[in-house]
Amino acid sequence: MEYSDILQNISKHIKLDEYEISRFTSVLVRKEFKKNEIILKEGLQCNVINYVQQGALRAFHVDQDIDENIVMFAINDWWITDMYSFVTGKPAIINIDALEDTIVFQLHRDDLGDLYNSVPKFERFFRIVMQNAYIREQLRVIENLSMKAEDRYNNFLNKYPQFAQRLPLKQIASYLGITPEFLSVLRKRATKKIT
Amino acid sequence: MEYSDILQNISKHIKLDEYEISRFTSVLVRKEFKKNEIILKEGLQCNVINYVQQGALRAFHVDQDIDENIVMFAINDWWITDMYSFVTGKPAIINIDALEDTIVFQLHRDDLGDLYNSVPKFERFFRIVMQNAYIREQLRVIENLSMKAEDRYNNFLNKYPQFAQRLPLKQIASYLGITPEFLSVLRKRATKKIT
DNA sequence: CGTCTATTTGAATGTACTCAAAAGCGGTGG
DNA sequence: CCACCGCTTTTGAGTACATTCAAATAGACG
Repeated sequence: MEYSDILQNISKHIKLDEYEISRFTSVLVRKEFKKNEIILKEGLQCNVINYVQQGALRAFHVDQDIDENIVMFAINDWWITDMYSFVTGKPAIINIDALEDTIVFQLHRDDLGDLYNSVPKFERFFRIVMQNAYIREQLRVIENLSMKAEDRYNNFLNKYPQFAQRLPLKQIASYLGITPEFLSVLRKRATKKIT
Repeated sequence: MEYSDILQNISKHIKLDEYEISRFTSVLVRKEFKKNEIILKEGLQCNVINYVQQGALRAFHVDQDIDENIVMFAINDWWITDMYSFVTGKPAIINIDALEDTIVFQLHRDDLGDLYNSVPKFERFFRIVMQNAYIREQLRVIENLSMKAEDRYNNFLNKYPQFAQRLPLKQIASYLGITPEFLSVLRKRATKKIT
């Protein structure tokens, strides 16, 4: 059954009985997006959390100079949303679109609110999800502050090999906060060092 | 009573009855630190979450070049810990020390675990704390990627005026990921623009 | 007052960006 | 199956942002 991945994801942190499972899956909304399709547009309200069943999404922010800065990638078995907008109800500050054809399960803000009350275990689950997200972002801040672009790139390759294989150089550069031209230079240097 | 600040902090998100309050306060450990005293040392296990009752703390990471990179500040009414170490039990990757004489209330990992089970509302409370921390760090990543040092500095002044007044330039530079020399230059430019 | 640290200033340098142009690659239609 | 189009990646020259190092000045604290 198609819910098995998301249920397994949840079972890493909490145990649900049959009733709780049905309650949870009943509020999930399955959606398909084609490559390049937009899931969330900056300025609109973000009312869902997305669980990626299959495919690849990216969240990015557009600055004044029209540069795109990638906030995060999300492939199979990742959760992604504009947490700021989702939590506050204010306009989204990031865009989310599909890097590949993608299937997601969406959890609506209101449904999640109900879920917290009817199945409090979900408070624990999302506490842990948030905890991990916080830790991840804090590490990224430290890396951005303390490492040069070349080291950040190598670190990225080690940390997310599954992304590195799958994503075009341009996207990785944007995630690292450097230009594609410069990443191309770094990559060339790296091959020289190996040979 | 000295617990009034921390209880008010908690009451922003959950309502506790008398029994739950006493249960909570009974596990708090009050500690005082002198200016420059070390609260957490990199490499050691971090077993507590700190609520700052009074004073100012800083969390920083030391890179290979012995540069200090400030991860966060925490003044009155802030929570601070090495969440990575606290959650995983692995050695801390950051240091925490006191920028001023400081009073904190510490919540031990085991006590928090018990609290989650005996008073599940705390799952909600810390879910929200983690959510906010995640959002904050994600915004910081975006800012670090998309803004020049000068804009990051102005942004910092707007966002945390209470820090800006209280903290030496050197510390702010470290938080922004630039050298104190360069921040000094930026500041000089700013005064010229105003006059 | 003296000592220690923080801040300022300036010159030389390094890291990463901009702009422009060429080369590579994938998909589409004839 | 090939030719063309659009997008990604590479390459290089010139430039901007930020660092390093060194030295002078200013502040804080005992």
